[in-house]
Amino acid sequence: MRYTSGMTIQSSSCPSGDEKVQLFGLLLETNARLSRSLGLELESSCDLPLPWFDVLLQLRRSPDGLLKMNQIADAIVHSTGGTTRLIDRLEEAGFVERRNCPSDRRAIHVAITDKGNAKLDEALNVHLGYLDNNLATRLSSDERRTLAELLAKLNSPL
Amino acid sequence: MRYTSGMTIQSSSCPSGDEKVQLFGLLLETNARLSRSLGLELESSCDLPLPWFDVLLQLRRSPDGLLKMNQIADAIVHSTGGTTRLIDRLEEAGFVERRNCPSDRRAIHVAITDKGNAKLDEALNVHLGYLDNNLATRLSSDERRTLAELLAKLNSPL
DNA sequence: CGAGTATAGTTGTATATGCAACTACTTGTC
DNA sequence: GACAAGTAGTTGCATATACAACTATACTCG
Repeated sequence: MRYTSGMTIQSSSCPSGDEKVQLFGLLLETNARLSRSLGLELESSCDLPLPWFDVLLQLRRSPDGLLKMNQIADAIVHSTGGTTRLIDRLEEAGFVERRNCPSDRRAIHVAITDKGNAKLDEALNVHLGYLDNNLATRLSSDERRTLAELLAKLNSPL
Repeated sequence: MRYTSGMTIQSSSCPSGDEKVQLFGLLLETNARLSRSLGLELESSCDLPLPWFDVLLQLRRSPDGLLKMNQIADAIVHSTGGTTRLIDRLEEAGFVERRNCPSDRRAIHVAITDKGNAKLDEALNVHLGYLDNNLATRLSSDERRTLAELLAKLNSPL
């Protein structure tokens, strides 16, 4: 009563067990779990969706708290269309505002507002607590540094 | 814009520059870029969405190529509702099939079909090529092992 | 300068996903 | 054995996002 193609796994010839495939899967899974749990925590504690937090964080890190739409889209790894809508919502909520770019009339500057900064502070507090509970408990400071180096390599262009 | 170790932060007292916050951001960003590029490649080469690939891979890795709905939901980190719909689509495409679970009439067994196995083989081929281009070029075998260990720790319960 | 190409952002549309409510079954307790 | 509580999966609904087509502006090269 089993008509799966009798292929059983764990054989070394089966590429689903390939070391790189496993590593990649682990990366996706780890990330998915962490994003989800952080997202839930931010949403329940601060009423702030994770992508909103991400945008606000990118803005704060940028010089002048200001980025162009396409820079945001790239930084948060969304499509430009998706970013337009996301910024619409953030603007509607009063956390950011669009401004014309004086040097390029096609471009839009997105700036974080005072309200956005306040919300971000609140969320960062929650985030720091989250990291203490979930990151610092699992990885030592040395391990975290190593992980950061490896991820930076992995994320680097070619 | 990428996170790099030398990135300037607005103020040293600003927690957006906290080492853990940066690491976490790097993890999310790296993952988002990789998922997106792998997803595009799988979709264009094999016409297989990344979540479908993920399900098929989980099934192949499981004993008997068979998992219950909630095991799939957990493995791929989706909600159970989302998983129901995802499996609907996979079943419709003929890559998996639902079977009754003999020991628990609430549960559903999801089994990979021959067609699903064939598609997975095809996709794994693409995936292996992808990993050669994107993983092996950036991280040595040692580094990959280290990364896998760190991610496993990070992903571990408690 | 003007035509052609490239770039920034928005919008229409389709779809995938999450959440909460629901049904059906199982397990534990008295 | 029956009732309460827990668990597996599905469904209605809302929403976030991607993709592709589109508009408007900037750049380039004859």
